Amino acid sequence: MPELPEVEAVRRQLEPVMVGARITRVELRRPDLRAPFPRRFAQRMQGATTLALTRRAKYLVASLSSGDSLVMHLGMSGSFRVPHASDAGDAHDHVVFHLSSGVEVVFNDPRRFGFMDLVRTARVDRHPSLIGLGPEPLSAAFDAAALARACAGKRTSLKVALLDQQVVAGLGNIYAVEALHIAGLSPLRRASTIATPGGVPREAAGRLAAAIKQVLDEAIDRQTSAPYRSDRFRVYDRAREPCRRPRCPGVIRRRTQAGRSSFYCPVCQR
DNA sequence: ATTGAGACCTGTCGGC
DNA sequence: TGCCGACAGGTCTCAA
Repeated sequence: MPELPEVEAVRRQLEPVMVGARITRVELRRPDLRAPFPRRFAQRMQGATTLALTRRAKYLVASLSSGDSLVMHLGMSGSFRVPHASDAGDAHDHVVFHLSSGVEVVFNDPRRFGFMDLVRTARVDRHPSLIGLGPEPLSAAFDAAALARACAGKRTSLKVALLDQQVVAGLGNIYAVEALHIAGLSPLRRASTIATPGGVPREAAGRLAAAIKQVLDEAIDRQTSAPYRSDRFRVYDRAREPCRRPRCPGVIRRRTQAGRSSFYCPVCQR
């Protein structure tokens, strides 16, 4: 489920519930997710108040009054919910945060590709999962120049480059493919072609950077207004269907790149 | 240094 | 109905 827009939606949903509330108890239903929980994970959070809930790329970070920060990732199938009294629970509810407000926050993750770690807040920026991340795509730091610099000299495809979290942090398979369609760029094209050999942006870099911002902005907006729409994607999962660009006669193709499915229009994406 | 392939897990869907 | 393979929105590790 989660790329940057979905993680941001989770953050907005949890923020009013968690921030300001004290964690009375943390219940671990199993010893690990993708990795084992750190030593004394639950005990270290007990009694602490959540001061802030922020997002970096696809990671959520809860900073606690104890001086620790909880770093979380949803993997492929992770989700949070605030159960009501009638909630029956689920076999994949792995972590339950009991809050002083009486509310519970439950982390559910069938595939267990998610993870949680607890580190000193002063060192959270140096967390191994966060340290290598590239620019936030919606920040001013991410523009044509930054994208071109990151792609210059790259021999991989544009699509694979966009999935590289060092190039831009937070894009996943769906929005990478969507942004390329908006920009009219083929996912198969060599990443280095959007920059000069010196790393100066060509025109395509500007289009792509703008398309990335657009597709993420739209998706974040949609999370709050109309999360479920059958036509929410331009190309993703639309193989053999007509291209949605006005007057484009193309038909969407599917191809595997680096083990992930790409979808693109061979007519209007070059 | 980059890059691709495989691994990690469970669930769902389409075809037979 | 059941079984089987293919696939799923992510990231890490390992070997070329």
